[in-house]
Amino acid sequence: MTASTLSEVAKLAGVSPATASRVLNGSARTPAPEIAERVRQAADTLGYIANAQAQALAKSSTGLIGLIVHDIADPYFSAIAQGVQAAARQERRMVLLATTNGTPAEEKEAVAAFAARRAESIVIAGSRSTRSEDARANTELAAELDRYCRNGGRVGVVGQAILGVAETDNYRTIAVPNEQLARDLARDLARTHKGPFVIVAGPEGLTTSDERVTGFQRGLSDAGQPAADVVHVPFNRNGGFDAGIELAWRIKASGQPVPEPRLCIFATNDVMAIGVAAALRDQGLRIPHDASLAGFDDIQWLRDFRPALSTVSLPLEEIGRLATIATLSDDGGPAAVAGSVTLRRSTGSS
Amino acid sequence: MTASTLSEVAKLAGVSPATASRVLNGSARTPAPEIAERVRQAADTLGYIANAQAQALAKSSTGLIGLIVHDIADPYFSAIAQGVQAAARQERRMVLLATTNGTPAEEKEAVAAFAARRAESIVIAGSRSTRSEDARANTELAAELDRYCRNGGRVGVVGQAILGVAETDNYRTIAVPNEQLARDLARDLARTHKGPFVIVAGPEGLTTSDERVTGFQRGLSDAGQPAADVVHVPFNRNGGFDAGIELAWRIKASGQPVPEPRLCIFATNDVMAIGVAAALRDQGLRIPHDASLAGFDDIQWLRDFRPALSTVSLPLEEIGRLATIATLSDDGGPAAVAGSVTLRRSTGSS
DNA sequence: ATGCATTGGGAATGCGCTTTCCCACCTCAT
DNA sequence: ATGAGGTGGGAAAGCGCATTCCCAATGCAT
Repeated sequence: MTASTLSEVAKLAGVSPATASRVLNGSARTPAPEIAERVRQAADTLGYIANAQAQALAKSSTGLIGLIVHDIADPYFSAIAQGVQAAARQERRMVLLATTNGTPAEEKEAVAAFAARRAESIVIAGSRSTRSEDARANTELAAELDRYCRNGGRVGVVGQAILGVAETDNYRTIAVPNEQLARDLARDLARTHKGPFVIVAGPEGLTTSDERVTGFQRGLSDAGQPAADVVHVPFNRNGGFDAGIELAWRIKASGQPVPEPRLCIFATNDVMAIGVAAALRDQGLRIPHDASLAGFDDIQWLRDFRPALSTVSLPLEEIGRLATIATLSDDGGPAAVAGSVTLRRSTGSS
Repeated sequence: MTASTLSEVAKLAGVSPATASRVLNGSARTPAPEIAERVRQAADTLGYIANAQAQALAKSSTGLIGLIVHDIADPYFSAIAQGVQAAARQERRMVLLATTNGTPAEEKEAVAAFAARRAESIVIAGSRSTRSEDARANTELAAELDRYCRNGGRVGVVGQAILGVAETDNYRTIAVPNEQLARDLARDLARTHKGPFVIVAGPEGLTTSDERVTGFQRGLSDAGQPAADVVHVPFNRNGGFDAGIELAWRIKASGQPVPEPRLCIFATNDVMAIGVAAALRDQGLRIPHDASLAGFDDIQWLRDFRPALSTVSLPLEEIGRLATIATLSDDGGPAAVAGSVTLRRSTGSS
């Protein structure tokens, strides 16, 4: 990387570096038009591009935003990333990306890396974990974030707060009413489903999934229904698929030819729901004929899936945008986001 | 951002900054164990995190990789991003993300921004455009890239080369045999489909789509079939949907109740194909009963879609990885990637 | 014509770090 | 005991830029 420097430009233009800096990178003081033009010419012929590193060092402000997600290929995260990116562009920042597979240990590493790069703010998306094997890493993550915040960094986290981080102005969380929405969903479903409910959830200790489970159970209870069975599998499509295979078995064993009342399956996110659907289909079961199915998130790419998936709509891109803006502005904008139950054909609606 | 500095650590440890630097950030010279330990202690109590900006300035190497995509929320791009991210992590680099909506003008901006940040390499994904209104921006993009390369930056581009950039060692392109694969697909389809073919393509001038169209036509010709009609729509789900509505009309007008031979639709990417499928379904048509449908890319999230989509599989993540590695290593690793025709139920196969 | 305020360019300093160069000290062979 | 060679820490010079401070030149009022 041997690009030309400011002083080369200055020399060519016959001015001091100070003057060149003033004309090329907006300053309060504006040199004379004629000089400015000469500098610009020089910069142009040399193909000068300011060294952002050096500028950052001098001004101590980098224009960098760090984004941490579990998996950028997951549509849930890529939708959020889209929002972050949009907000960043609007605020003339660049985004630094890190993926962590959801492990707090890697999240901590990412925070440290962002801190080293002096990112002005960090947006963290993806469920927290309360599993005991993650406890230690979680503590370290919290410590790292805490240090980052104390040094003036700002962080916005999507969903749940990270335990152990001092709640300062530098630390915002965009609340996602997982529990409430799952509760709403359960109540809506209970209106038309008397049958047994079962929840296909992520690993125990994955906060997002846990919240949705809790909310759903509460909703069932509100409706006077008994609690649902919960099966825990990996929080992805294949986890859903595996659970689906087992559920298909249960369904087939429970009644012939169509068990009544039909099983109603709630998967704690859409991609798991898709996995469940694929498994049921593989086993010759039809949705919603043989079982009802609902998901959570309302992933855009799944809208053309059939039967159309009942789910809870979340403004994913907006969430990314809000989290980003929250870390950039001082006013406490909306720190929460709204979602809505969206019933479709997979639960026999519409 | 008021983090503690190296010299603060040094002072606390009672050594010179040089020594502190040597122990904290790997150097050829290793200070005495006892001193090293003292420095490490000091760093720890101060919560020292090296300023990567300053390091970059001093060493002139940033450890940054720039990634340019059209739209990070598009599964095609997020799969590639996944690969880039994986390779970057493996090579201990961070990735800087930019989305451009596919416009060369924004791509140019992104390249300039990356150049300013002194990214060591840039990976560009997403179809080129040969549309006349993009000509000017393309030239500017090429100039920007050229300058970047001359300054020692390395770039890897997925798919087609960007015209006007000098082909140096710093500039690699990962070839995707779009044309050949589309040709293979056409030939395979022609084996079972005698019916009229129609291609739902992206805007004219979008190289990726154009290549796939050309290849498909060539394949039809190989099989002794007349050329397919081509309809141009936006290169996304909604473009496909719109085309699908029109095609449904055509199909219904052409015969009752089931037109024979059935129309065979080739959409130049999977998400368009999904749009087509949704439209046909909306219009009461069934796939493959009333028409066959094939896409391109084999997007992971669409595998559970039914009818299963015939398509051309591309190792998207691998492509991202290769493009990244190519910009990092000097040996000319594989500069091309293989794909394969994958026939599924949407064309009546299996 | 003189003094003062104002304008605008340049010199110099520092951002936080790496690295070269220097030097004091020590070891060992003679 | 003396000099060569080696070891390891520190001083200092940048890396490329922003910015403060200084100063010459200019404008204006008196």
